[in-house]
Parts: sequence; C-alpha cells; structure tokens
Amino acid sequence: MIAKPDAAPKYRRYSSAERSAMLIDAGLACLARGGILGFTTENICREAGVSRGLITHHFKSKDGLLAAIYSTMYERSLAVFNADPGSGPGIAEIVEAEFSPAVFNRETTTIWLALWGEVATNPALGREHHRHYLAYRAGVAGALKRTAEKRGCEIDADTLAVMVISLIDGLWLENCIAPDLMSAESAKMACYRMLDPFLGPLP
Amino acid sequence: MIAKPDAAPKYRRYSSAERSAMLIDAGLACLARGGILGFTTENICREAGVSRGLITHHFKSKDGLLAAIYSTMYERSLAVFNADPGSGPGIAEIVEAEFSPAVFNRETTTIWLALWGEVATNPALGREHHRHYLAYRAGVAGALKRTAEKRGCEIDADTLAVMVISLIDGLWLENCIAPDLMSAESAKMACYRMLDPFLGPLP
DNA sequence: CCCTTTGTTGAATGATCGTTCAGTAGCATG
DNA sequence: CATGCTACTGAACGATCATTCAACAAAGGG
Repeated sequence: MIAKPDAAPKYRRYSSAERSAMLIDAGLACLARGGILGFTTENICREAGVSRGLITHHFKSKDGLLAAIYSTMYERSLAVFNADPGSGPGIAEIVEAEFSPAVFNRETTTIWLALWGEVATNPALGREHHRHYLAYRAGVAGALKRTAEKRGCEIDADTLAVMVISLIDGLWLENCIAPDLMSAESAKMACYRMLDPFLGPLP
Repeated sequence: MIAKPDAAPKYRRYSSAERSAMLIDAGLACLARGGILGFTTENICREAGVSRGLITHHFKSKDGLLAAIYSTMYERSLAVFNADPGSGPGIAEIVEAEFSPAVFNRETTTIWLALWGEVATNPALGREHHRHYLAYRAGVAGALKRTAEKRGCEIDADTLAVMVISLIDGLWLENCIAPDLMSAESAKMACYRMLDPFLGPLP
C-alpha cells in the first residue's frame, strides 16, 4: 500500500481567534450537559474534535478557558444594551430580552448555574464576575432611569437594579431546577409586578 | 518500650446516626470552602477526622452523602414552618426567617449555589430536589394564604409563591457572589415591596 | 473475662484528572 | 518547490479521584 501524496489532511488549522471560539462553544456544551463536573479537558476536547493539548495552547489553562466562557456569557447577556441605536433601552426591553427564548432556556440557565457555583469559590472567576457584574448593574440602572424619567418617577436606580437583577436570576434559577412550575410569560409578569409600585404599570 | 495494655483508643465508635451527622457537617464545610469541586472523599474525611472508607459504609456512595446533605439543607430552611405552634406562620415571618443571620450568610448561600449547580445535571439530586421543593412551595403558599385571608385579599397563592421563592433565591445568589452590594435589610425590603401590591404594606 | 457485633481503618485498585513537551504537519510566503 | 511559522497532535507524567475489602478494634452483653 503506497501512501497517497495528497491524502486528506489529518486536521485543519484555524486562526487563534477561530479555534478559541470553537473551544468556548465546546466548553459551553459540556457545562450544559454535565455542570462544572462535566467541564473536563477530556470532554471539552472530544466535543471540539481536537486533541488534549489545545486548551493549554490557546488559553493558558483550563481556568483560562473558564474565564473566557464567563466573559462570553456576559457579553451575550449585555448584547441588548448595545443593540438599541438611540439613547439605550428602557427596563421593559431588558426584561423582554432576558426572558426571550435565546436566553430563558434550560441549557443557558444550566450554564449560568454551573458558573455561579464556581464564582463563589474560585477567586480568579470571582474577579471576572465582579468586573462584568458592575457593567451589567450599571446597564440595568440606566434603563431604569430612562423609564423613570419618561414617566416622571423618582427612584433609587442602583438599589432597584440589584432587586431586578436578583429577581431575574432567581427566576432563571427556578426555571432551571423546576421548569414545570414556570413559564417565560409568568416570569416576565413577576418582574413587571415588582416594578409597578416604582414606575407605574409595565410594560 | 512496652506497650501499655490500656493505651488510649485509636478511634471512637459512634452510632450510625451520629457518624452520619458528622459526615454531613464535614461535607457542608467542604462545599462552603470549595464548592462542588471541593466535595471529595479526601477532603470530607479529613474534615471529619475519619478514614476514607467511612462514606461508603454509612452512605452507599458519595452521591448518597450529597443527597443527605441536600435534605439537611432543606430541613433547616423548612424549620420555620414547624416552629410556629399555632396555625402556621404568615409570609412576613418566613421572609424574616430566610434573611436571618443563620440563613442569610455567605457560607450557607455558597452551599446552596454548589447544590443548585448539581441539581440541574445530577438526576438523583434532581429527584431529591423536586421532592423537597414541592413541600417548600406549599409552605410558602400556605403562609401567603394566611396573610391574604387576614387582610381580606384575593391572590393566586401558588403562582405568587413561585415568585417569592425566586426572589428569595435570587437575593441569596447575589449576596453570595456580590456581597458588597446587598444587605439583609435591603433584601427583606425587596421582598416586601414585591408583595405590597398583592397583600398591602408589609411587614 | 471472653465473645459477638459492627463501626472503622488504610492499603490497594483502576480510572480519570490537568498539564507538559517534543515532534508533526498545515499553509502562507517567497 | 523550498522555507518558516505556528497551530496542532498525542504519548507520557504525576496527582488525585471514588470505591473496595480484608483485617482490626471498640463497646456491650453474656
């Protein structure tokens, strides 16, 4: 048997950015399937169809990949703040976005749960969280301010933002671990009802 | 050197119930310190001061211990429902209990986060969760009903219970991963404000 | 004081973990 | 076609994982 000189390549080379994105996607799939315990080099690399050495090559370590994954999740959640071409979204648009099918589904919330469980005890991930969380809270507070001004209401936007974020995260959590007791519609209503006393009837 | 015939015992024997409780406490300490990744036989047995074989002996496996730990956490959260000698607590008493120092602290909420992250992907733990969650929701719904009747309000207690539980869990979550932005007082206020439109001013 | 019960030990096992690194090979460039 | 860069492979490493099990020993009853 003579080896063909132009046989199919053993693998394809990608740019660092492309391969990094592929590894992040593979990591997300592993988190969704098996939580943080399923987030192993073996699982991730099999999911991505690459060999075990690649995680270290593109990210410094498995923890580096996890940090990148955390950033990716936050960026996707923050997308709604940059989508608006005008002065920025109101709080109703944010609530609608956070409970849209792209965000409010079992896979995505399972990933969030796995990450949150790690944030509390992994210092590096804790710093990553703090960095993004401040931006997230500022975005929600800004949306609350815009809606309040439009309606002539006076509110403590920062405090209210923490409450809204807590409720959103709690609804994600319940939808993930007890999905039969929750719907996107009732979740949105819960948010609006909580905000009514401060901003008037929503949406 | 002659061995003393009545030297100090190498270890002490405990009843199965006592030793189980000790292993549960050790497991809780490990979860609080290192999340689900810190929940290893090595860590737990070192924390409890016993050898590695004991977890298998008293619980069928490490997963069995984790299920027992989940039950323990829920029982402690449900304690307030059984403490009241009368017809049961109102919703205000539950809110006060869930944000009391014994419950609303970083250690306890870190343990909850670690467990929630596992519930989503561990089927055995998922069943354990479902069993307790229904009792928990029923308890909260009962408290809401009692308060509503006393005030002559009409509410959908089950739906409202899910909202309240979501908000409580969300506030626990935020307090755990961003403790500098939250206090027990503001957390309680968030719950009361959400309930005001349904039940009138609380507490 | 012996004997039975059973809670407990700790070495051993095989699997899997994250990371390393010397070598391979895809692919753009000259 | 030859060269250089670097993405990539995959075997190997030592550490750690959960679990097993034969031997041990504490404590209570006879």
